[in-house]
Amino acid sequence: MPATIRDIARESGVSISTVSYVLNGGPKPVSTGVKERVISVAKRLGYHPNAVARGLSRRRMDTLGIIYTYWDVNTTDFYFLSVLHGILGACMRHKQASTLFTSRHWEESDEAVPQYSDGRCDGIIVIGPPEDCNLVQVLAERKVPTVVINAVLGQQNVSCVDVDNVASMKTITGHLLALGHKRIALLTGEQNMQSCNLRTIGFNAACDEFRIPISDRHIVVGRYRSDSGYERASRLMDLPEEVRPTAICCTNDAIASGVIAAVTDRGLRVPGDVSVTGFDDVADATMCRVPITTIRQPFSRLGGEAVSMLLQVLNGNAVASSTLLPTELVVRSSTAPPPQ
Amino acid sequence: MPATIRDIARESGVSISTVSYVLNGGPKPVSTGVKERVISVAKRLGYHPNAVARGLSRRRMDTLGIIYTYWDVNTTDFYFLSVLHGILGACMRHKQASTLFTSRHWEESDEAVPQYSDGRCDGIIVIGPPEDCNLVQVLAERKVPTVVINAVLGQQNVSCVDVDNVASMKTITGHLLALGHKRIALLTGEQNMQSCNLRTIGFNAACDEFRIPISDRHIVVGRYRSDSGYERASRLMDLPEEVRPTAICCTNDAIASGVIAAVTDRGLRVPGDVSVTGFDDVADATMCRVPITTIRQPFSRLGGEAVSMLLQVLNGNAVASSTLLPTELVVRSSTAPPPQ
DNA sequence: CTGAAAGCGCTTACAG
DNA sequence: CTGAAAGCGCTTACAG
Repeated sequence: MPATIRDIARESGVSISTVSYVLNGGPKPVSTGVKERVISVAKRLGYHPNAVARGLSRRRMDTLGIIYTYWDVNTTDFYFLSVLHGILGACMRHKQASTLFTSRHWEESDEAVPQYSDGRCDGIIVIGPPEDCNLVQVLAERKVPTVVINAVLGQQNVSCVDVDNVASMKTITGHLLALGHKRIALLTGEQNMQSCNLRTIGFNAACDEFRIPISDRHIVVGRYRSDSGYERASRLMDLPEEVRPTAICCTNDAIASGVIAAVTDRGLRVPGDVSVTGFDDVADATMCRVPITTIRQPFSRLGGEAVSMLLQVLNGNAVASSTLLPTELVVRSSTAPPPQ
Repeated sequence: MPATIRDIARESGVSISTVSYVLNGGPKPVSTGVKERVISVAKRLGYHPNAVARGLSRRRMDTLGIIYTYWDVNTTDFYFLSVLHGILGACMRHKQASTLFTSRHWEESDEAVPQYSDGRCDGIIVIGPPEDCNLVQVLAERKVPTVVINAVLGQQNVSCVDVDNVASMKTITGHLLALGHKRIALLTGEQNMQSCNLRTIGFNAACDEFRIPISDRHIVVGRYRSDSGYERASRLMDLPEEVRPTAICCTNDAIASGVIAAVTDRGLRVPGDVSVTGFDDVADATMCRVPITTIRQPFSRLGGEAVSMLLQVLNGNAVASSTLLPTELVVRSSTAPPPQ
């Protein structure tokens, strides 16, 4: 049994109120003598406050809930994990604990909403919800302080943090176009992800600017996974050479790595025959078969912003708001001018 | 303000005790009529129990703490993340929430011990503590139910789960030896990690069995990181060809990926000139420049075992114990017979 | 079968 | 400056 505030009170001959005042530095002042006595007893007893009791009393656990959903148990999703890493760093700096809620699907996370607002967390960070899930809406209805990473929702009272997907995709597509590519494919992720749609808009905007006609753009919707990239790229590589794209723009690095595998497995070279770009910059550059030209997401800042926005709301210092963070184009070895 | 048990009691004209009995299905029986009334009122009020209040009363939060330490903010450590993923899956299955404690260094996590036992978690899972850290010892002294992943410590009352490092390393080294390699290097990780030492033992055991003399083994201690692998491999490649190793055995995949980069950057081929092996099987096979022959860690099972061992202890159904899980050799494209 | 009461360990108005 | 008391929302012996 760990020592309680009551033990300290008894041992030092004061009331538990006074012990509490000393330990919390308030709300009432305490004379130096008493203060010292209490502190020394607390130290002797190896006292440490019970966070649950304190939380019940204060209605504040200094804990942030993270809702993270993975599609497939066997796939480690590096985007989520990188964001998670950023959030944890920020929690550390802000002295917040974090509770992780995982479920296999977003529908499952939906049912678990009561859990998210059962008092153990003060607020919630949702990573990458799809547009057609109503988790965020339900959280908002329950008035659970919430911030969403990887989507900007119009939801009242919900904060959002994301990178500027349109501008980022325009930049990296522009990089390919500036290299001289004319036939260019876009492999997207799931269409119910806002990022997928925004990135497609950015891609098209860049093509329009470079006056690439629609028919020279192959847009293939799929999933944010390497196997999906592999499969789609294989089909593109089967096209006659004169219509085959010379560049493949992917909406994340996983897709891009699948594409690179598919292209090289057919005996074609990246970037000699086909240029490939990614998005996220999740994996070690050295880990890739061909180091990928990609868009670097500011994972620490994403986490940092999410945490501090949430704390602002929790402390009543701000209302919900949305922020778009800038990204950085990272040029590596998977892009080059088109053949000849 | 969410509804409380008191609101339900008032609305349904019974005492809060009765409400509690109904909601928990005990410990006392309740008549069907009352039961139905209470349940319908609870539903109408959108009631969900406050986990903090319940936790304080029950002294059980159904929450497992995970202590995870990363060395470098800018490096996402895939081993930790994979284990984490396994643990989270297991928590989900066992209806446990999880709280993540991160700190930059193990010394930091040491100071935070009071936090780990402040009531918010029922038990602790420590991922990959080095041998020279006393976190686990302190946890044991405080009688915090603890299970360690990635080390088998002799600590009383602490459970441990790990793979059989010696056997695994013997297997993968044996794979290289069976291919005919005679000059073979071992690049290890940090020497204060138990896994490093055990894997070295396994490596040596395999070499002894194949009668490879000590002088034909280059053992180079370093870090579990790709840059450390890159640097050490570069030096090995500078050796005169007749003493240069034809195979490099790495104690994790990150090191191996650095080695592959170093070897190919010098114009040598993997596995044509040098075979390379890893350990862990963390990254997508397709993500690597050369898909790595490695040892697959059973990440889900590691997490699953850790969680269920901890719950057994928490429920008083078992005492602390240790388990070694089997691994699997995964042969990919980074290994082949030595040149000529 | 139902309820009044004590208790989990803390915080914090309210008195003195 | 110090303390008695109520309260946070729940559980659970203890009576009836």
